Amino acid sequence: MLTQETTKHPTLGRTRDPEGTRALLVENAFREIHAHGYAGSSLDRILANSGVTKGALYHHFKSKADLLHAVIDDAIRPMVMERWLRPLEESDDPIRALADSTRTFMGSCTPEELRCGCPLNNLAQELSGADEDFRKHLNRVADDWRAGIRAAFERGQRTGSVREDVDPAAVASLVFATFQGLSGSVKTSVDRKAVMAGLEVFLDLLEGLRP
Amino acid sequence: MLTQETTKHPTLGRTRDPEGTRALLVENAFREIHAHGYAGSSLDRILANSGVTKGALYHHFKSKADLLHAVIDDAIRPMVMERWLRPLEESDDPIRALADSTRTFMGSCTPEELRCGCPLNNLAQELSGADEDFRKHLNRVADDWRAGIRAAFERGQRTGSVREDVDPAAVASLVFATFQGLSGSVKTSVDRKAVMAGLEVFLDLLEGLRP
DNA sequence: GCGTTAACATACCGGCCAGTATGTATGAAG
DNA sequence: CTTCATACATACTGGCCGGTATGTTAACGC
Repeated sequence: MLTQETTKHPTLGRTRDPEGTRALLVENAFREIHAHGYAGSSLDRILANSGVTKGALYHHFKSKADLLHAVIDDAIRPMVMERWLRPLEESDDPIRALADSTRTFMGSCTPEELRCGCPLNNLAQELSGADEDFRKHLNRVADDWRAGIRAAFERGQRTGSVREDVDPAAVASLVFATFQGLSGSVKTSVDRKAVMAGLEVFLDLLEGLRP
Repeated sequence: MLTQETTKHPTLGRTRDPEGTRALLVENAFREIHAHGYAGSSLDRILANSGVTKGALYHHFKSKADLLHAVIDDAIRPMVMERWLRPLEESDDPIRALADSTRTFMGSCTPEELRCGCPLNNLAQELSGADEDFRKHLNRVADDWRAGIRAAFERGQRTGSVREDVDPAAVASLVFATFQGLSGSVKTSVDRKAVMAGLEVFLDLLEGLRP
């Protein structure tokens, strides 16, 4: 079973803090959903871990689906932007930036995180086939992710670190998909070494996109 | 909502056909789980679509989990072997074989299938973090898949279609992950063209592995 | 102080779910 | 013709689930 980490409300029940309560619920919902998936997640567990009750939840969110939408906007999207897009924006060499950020990420994050996989990918895979609203919302985040990679490669072309004849959009699509796939392999396979070797091959192949 | 295809028992209630009943349940369970995920699947719906009752189900399977294990063995594994490994085994040029089978696959399968994604990947992503037995079972299939790709590249090295200095295991890990990721993108993105472009870039990059 | 509203807490509901207990019919063995 | 295990069907259960109806309390305007 999973280690049930909990983020209790710092000022439990004393003062009123609607924004804090809402953020607390989103954070615990993110963890619950990340660990169990959307269908497998339980509002009761989220509430128990948060130390608030259903009244609070349904005061801030109108449904479980609404809560998930908030998780996507307030937890998943910022995480994607911070962890994956900012390093790309700060560099003029997208190939190198991708290599750096993936290697540091693979090395830095906990086995627990690795086992749970990419939150965006998990939800996209679980819900895209079943619910069109979720699919659209999650795909918006994925699109922004891809757009960030694409922009980085376009800048790379301008600064001379990427060949002129490559299609940045297509490369972005591939890079995104490959990273999702590799993160999924890590989750499934336990054999991190083999996946890392696959990643290195990919990074090597990307080197072929230089002038 | 999904189109609820049903496979009724041909000899409904007349003659006894334990193997047929079992196969029927596995087939409908596969469809249900493929469409809704494991947590989101319902035994009652599977039974309704199969035209049998709970007595039959729990005669052949001891639990929902047991049914999923049967689905993995009797539906998912054969599909992987038939669709993805056999074309590789029949060719001496793995790069060309991969290009051919992916292109024909992307072109041949229905929008419905595309939207539901890869059954193996779906389950692996959903369950690997939650249930160790499922993770192991699904990873066994994935390992065989990877092993098939690896064997094809080793044969390619022997027959001269692949460079000697590439690591077949690492390439297999990458190819598998990338295909899973691309199939996941198709599922999420609706924009098939963009994903296909990403696939073409990948196949182009693989050409770089030739002597 | 006094109403009013936002921010919760408590208690409860119907529904679906996996699972079970029990009944029944089939078909082969003897 | 009887025996008996297999192969189901029927009916039911307890539990968890998302959701709701209602109560309560804190802060704030006046």
